[in-house]
Amino acid sequence: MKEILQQIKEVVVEGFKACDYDEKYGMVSLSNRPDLCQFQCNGAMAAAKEYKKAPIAIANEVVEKLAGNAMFSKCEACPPGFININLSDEFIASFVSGMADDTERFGVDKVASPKKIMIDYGGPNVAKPLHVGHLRSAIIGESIKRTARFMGDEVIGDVHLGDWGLQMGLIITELKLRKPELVYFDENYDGEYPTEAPFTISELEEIYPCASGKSKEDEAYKEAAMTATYELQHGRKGYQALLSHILNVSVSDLKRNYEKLDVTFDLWKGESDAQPYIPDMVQKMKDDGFAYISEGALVVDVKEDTDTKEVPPCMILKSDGASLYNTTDLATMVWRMKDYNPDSIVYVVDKRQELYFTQVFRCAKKTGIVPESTNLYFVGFGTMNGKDGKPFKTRQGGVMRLEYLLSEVEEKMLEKIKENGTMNDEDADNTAKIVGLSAVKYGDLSNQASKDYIFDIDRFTSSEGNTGPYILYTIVRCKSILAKAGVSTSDGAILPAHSESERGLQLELTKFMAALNSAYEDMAPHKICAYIYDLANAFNKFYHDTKILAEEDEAVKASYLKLLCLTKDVLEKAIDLLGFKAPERM
RNA sequence: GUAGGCGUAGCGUAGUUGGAUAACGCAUCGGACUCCGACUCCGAAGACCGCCGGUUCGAAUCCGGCCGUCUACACCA
Repeated sequence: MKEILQQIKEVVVEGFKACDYDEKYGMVSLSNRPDLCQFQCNGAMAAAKEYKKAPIAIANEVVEKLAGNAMFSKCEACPPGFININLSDEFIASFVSGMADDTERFGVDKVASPKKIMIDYGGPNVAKPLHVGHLRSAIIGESIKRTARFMGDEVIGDVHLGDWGLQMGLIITELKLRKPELVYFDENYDGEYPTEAPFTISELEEIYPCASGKSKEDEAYKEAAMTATYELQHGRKGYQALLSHILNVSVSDLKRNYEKLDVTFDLWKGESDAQPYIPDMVQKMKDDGFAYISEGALVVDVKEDTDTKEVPPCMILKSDGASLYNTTDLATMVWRMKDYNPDSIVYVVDKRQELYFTQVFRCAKKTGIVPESTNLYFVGFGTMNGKDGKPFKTRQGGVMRLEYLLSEVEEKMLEKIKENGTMNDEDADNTAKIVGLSAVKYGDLSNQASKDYIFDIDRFTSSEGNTGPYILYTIVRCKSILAKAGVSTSDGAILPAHSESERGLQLELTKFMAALNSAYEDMAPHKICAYIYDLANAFNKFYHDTKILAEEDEAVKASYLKLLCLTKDVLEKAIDLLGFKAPERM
């Protein structure tokens, strides 16, 4: 369906053209004075300059041409030159009916030319548990992915595991110390390696910090780890077998944790997958004359004339010839282009890495790893802070594991359910999980991604105010009424509004596609949150002063139910795009 | 030091392609309803939109300067 704002604009543009004014002045926007009108056009004031006329005179002329259009119930000029517009109830109702009849997309068209997008979010390290630092990337990335997919793009999510580098050498070294008898350490061993991993996930999680700690104090230990890393990376069989055990054990644990967050990836590639592409890539950069030695390291200049700040060169190889993060990220682009050839690659990463990604992006474009036609986007997000405004920590001051954070929130929700409800324990548990996740995700996504925000568990889990539970509560309320009415979907049309609050609700529903489009274009999930909060409010006003089930006129009641159904469906679609769902009951 | 982000009621946040009276929530106070599920609704109070200046019919929004704060600034990822 054509967006409602677009439809209005087309009519208003005709008005401007009919008076011989440029059509660019026919821009229509949502009213910022809802008490005066629903939509407004400010073009007359802008046009006043060009045509050297009083703005109000222009507005009056245009309004005269628009008079009598069945789409409007009001269209008037207001000093100094606003054109205020209200839609007729019939038009709104027919538009909303059209949305309701499209039970899959609610009138939202797919984009005209779908793109292939790779989105890189997650970035967990193997052998290390997910912590709160991984939360935002996962939540924001998942929502951007779902939204783009709904809009018709082909989206490939890649977790981009941190599975390369010294950390693996550390684990191997520590393991060798503890279990030197394992065949993996026997260089003369020539047979098959066991399929069973010689450790569990919890052992692994304990081994890494232990090894990391030792390496900081013990030079020899660190040396051993670096040697192990080197040997691993240069094909030592036993170590590679260990690496795949570490990967298997760790990845299945990571999957379990991401599942709790309702976050799924299409690809579980890691830094190690990029390594084979490095030698050729580096050689080509040298051959093409982009890479040169500076202070011993191999670098590519990425300065541009328009820079207002110093942009250091992008380092490709360290002075000892070893590769580094940049190298891996660039090589990752190599296989992404080779295997998938996406139209754009989106990185959902902590905003502190912005300069680093500027360097990498420029280097990729300059050296031709990524063609001009492929867009590279950096979606930087801010820090999640505690109530004190400083980065979120446990009470002990350490980094909080994601699992613990989630269960703390779930517990909080469970308390509330037990206080009020008559649910059995199992249902209560499940509901607490669902509602708890909504609290965490909505709390995060309702802020602009690029800003820091304060994680306030009491506020996020409250069912009042702009929170996930409030949205869910509204959905559950809709479901409950529909269940009592014994309908899930209803035929017939939505009638023109019978009250101020119903008009408000219908009007709010018409804004769905505009909200989605703008969230999609800006990769800004918080715009979806803002929209559904407004929608939930509009619904609750309607709910408060309308007796739906007691309505005696059957046609009106059917219309109410259909409106209710649409509201519920739109809300559920929206939260699905945000990455959570509603329970049947709360 | 250089560059960038941020600064909006007590608190947490929208709004930043310039538009009418700066929006919302929490907390506070006062009502309505207590009926379709932890509620919902209506209202009050609360803001020199960090400060100063500029651009214009009009600035939270654009420009310049200052203050505060966070962050980044080549061999860590």
